[in-house]
Amino acid sequence: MGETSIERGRNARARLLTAARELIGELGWNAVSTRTLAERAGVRSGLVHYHFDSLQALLRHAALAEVQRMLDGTSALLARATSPSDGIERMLFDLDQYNGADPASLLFVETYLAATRDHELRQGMSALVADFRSSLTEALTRSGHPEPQAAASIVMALFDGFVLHKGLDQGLSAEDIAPLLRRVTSTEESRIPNTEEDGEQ
Amino acid sequence: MGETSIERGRNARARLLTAARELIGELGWNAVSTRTLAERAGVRSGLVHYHFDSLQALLRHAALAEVQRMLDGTSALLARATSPSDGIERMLFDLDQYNGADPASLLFVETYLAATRDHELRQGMSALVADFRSSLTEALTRSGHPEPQAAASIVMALFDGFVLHKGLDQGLSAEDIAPLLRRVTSTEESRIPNTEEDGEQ
DNA sequence: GATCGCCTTGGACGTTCGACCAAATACTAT
DNA sequence: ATAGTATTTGGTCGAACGTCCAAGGCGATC
Repeated sequence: MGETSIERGRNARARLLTAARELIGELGWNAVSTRTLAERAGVRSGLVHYHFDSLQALLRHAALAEVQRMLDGTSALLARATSPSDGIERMLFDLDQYNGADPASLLFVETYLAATRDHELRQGMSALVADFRSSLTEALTRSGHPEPQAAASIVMALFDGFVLHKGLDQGLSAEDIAPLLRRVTSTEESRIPNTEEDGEQ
Repeated sequence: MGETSIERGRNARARLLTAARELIGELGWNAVSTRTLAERAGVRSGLVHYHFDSLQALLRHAALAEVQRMLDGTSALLARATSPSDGIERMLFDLDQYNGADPASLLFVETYLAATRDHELRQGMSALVADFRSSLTEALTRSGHPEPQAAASIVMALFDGFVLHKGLDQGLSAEDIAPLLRRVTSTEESRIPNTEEDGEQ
């Protein structure tokens, strides 16, 4: 019942999204055009505005879907872990899959930046990041971490910053940040006494 | 001796660089055009290619100068510190000056990304980052840190990642990552025994 | 006051951009 | 076959883009 035609449409739409996912990382968010997008997807440029309201809407959709895919994958990794330290090792192994210069890594950072200038994208990203933070916080809570919320924020910032630096210095390896990560996520409280005021936030 | 004319030239050039510094953060690296640049600087667009070889060359120059200014400022901060923990507190205070959405923060990340696609910019950024890493490593060595090199890499990644996240969640404060930072940069070795293989890299 | 050199102007060039649309095509249901 | 619906095409539109350049301005030097 009208499926072959619709299926072709779905297929073209999917190819456009795949092309966007690749090109955002390769060229940068603002350098992706309707024409390069169509060429990569193997369709004519007019199709872009048939399947999507605008070029920005296409990029938003593709970027959010890919970020969700990556974060969900890492969440699943954590859920599958047999112990806290096992979860850390899995995340470190996962982190080394991104070399900081591949389309996936760059798409992540590009989306962060684009979100600061696109209200709708910002809301979508905030929601995804908040979800992941919850997963991570929950995992840390389960393992009895004294400050799961703070530790989750730190781990996420460290991971993203690490990917950023890796794009510049390919020599970096996840093993470089491993010692610290194991310390942060450990359940033992080995706090250093503060030298100044404390408690604000 | 022919200075008024030359001074005017220097002034126009400086205003172009200032405009570039602002606009890279406001609009994004790829969205800065010769015409918006000239308008912000209060000159005509033809001047861009008199003072610079190309638009990219202008952006490169402006970005590298600003990144150097920021990193040198932080290096000076460290050098002025009276003790290791004092240095950390100074860096934390400095970090809270950037809210993650201001032109300075965004220029930093934009330059990271642009460097992955521009060979000359990449070399310049690598040099600046390496210099700063040296300053930080030296400071950590002076304070007797057992692993100054690894700690420096971690602190830098954490700082940059923190700025990235702050652009999305304005609620974050430098105090959120302070406990960890104090731990990492402390001279005490409170290592957690590794659960898996160790020693590589 | 003529000459020189640097700085600046204003406009032109070819290209590419996002968006839009009428016509053509492909498939389904009657 | 026919009508109806969804997808695709190919092209146009005005605007903005980077780059370039001949001409003009303007203070310093002779």
